[in-house]
Amino acid sequence: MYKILLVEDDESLGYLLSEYLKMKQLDVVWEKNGTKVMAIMEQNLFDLIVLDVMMPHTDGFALASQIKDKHPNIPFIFLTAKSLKIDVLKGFSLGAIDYLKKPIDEEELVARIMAHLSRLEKTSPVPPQDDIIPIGTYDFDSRNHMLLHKGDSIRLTARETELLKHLIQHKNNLCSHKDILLGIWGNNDYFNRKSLNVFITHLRKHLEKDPTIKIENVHGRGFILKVGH
Amino acid sequence: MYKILLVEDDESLGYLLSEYLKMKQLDVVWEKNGTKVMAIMEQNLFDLIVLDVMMPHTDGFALASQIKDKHPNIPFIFLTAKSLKIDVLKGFSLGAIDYLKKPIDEEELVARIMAHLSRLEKTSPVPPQDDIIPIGTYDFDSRNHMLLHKGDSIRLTARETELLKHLIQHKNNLCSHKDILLGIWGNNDYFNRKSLNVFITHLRKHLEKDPTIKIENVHGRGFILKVGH
DNA sequence: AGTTTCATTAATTTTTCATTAATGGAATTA
DNA sequence: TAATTCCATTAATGAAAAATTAATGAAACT
Repeated sequence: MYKILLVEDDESLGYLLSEYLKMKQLDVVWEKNGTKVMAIMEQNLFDLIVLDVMMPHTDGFALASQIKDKHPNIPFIFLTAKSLKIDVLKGFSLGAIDYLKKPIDEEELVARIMAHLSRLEKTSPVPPQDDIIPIGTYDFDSRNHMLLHKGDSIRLTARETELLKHLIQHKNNLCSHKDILLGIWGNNDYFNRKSLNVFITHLRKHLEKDPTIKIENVHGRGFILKVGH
Repeated sequence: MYKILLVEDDESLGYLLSEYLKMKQLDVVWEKNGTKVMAIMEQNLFDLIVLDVMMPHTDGFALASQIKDKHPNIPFIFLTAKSLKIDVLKGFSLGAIDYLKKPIDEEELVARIMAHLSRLEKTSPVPPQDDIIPIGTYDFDSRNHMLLHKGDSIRLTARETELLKHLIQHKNNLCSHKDILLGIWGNNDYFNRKSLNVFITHLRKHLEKDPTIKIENVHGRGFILKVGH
């Protein structure tokens, strides 16, 4: 299920579009106020952003370049009444993947969004061939949600597996709360952060048989999986 | 260098577009006859196809689905005078990644093509940036909040890390109280200045194993991190 | 329906760390 | 050299963050 951020101040168009997109099984967050976008993006991981260029108090182009700075890999589409050629070109030069002129045809917008999303699946970083990864005296089999240790095997739950995978992928490097939560939970709020702590405890318990493996906390930042070489 | 197939029967538009695309360093093959397309594709590997829907003797939609059958991974863009909504939707349902209505603006088409092509490139995973800075016999790993010294590692707190980073960035140069406090604490008052002193002490303690590293005070001004060559 | 599994939420204890306080030493100036 | 301001250090404080254990409830099985 894809998650879309729709930034549109116009009540009726915004409502129409978000309903259309929801009909297509998309998870839509509709934000009317451009100034809140950066904050929302700290809390959520989106697959695509649809951005109205002309909004009160907000320059859509400026907002787009802010987004691009902080989240360079999230594609965005401009929506605008500005059909001046120079603006279209500006939109693309900012990195837009599409640019639609008002009046917007909802069905066409949805078709375009679906086209872009289906391309994501093809080009997205190849599903990493999950072999069995050795870690200390353990072997981690992420495909089968298992942790093997000297003959006996420990079953991991889905969350435990994802979290351990994330930590292993960044072995010996700090994984920020934010990245972990956005990557695994999809959003970053107070409760999920509590949940993360619980799973860290679980993983520590699972990994305690090899004392050279440690999941260390970096106060206020996140966690590091350290493995003695 | 990307290779583009342009299928367009109209002489003047075809010429214009192919010249524009060549100007962008693209390798363009311009074919006027839709019936020859499949044969050409046997001989060449294209990154993108631009396809006019309305051509004599050829139904662009039918051609597109033939292409898609044989080469499912090559993206294509429709060019057409048919601006009927039903046709636009048909275009996308056939798997088009874009659909432009005539009259075509060459620059916009080029911008859209470039946008699509640049998305192709974005497949590289994570740029593992190493920002470990050597300082004397230490190595400072600011990302992980660590100071490494001959095998063992010292964990730094958030403030310690920021302060050391600031000092290192201005190695051998005076860092004024004011700049440090404004840069790290955000404001420069009596109490934060006291705090700064405490952290300077912490850093001195952490760095004491290399006597060539000194954090010197400049009375009434600030601090200098001095590192023996 | 009954059971199991598991993510989430809650409640509690423990730890971490920036700040503040207190004290004595150093540099500067009169 | 006396007075004053500035710095260095150690320790105390308190708030926020993290760890742990337990409780809850929904979904997937039997």
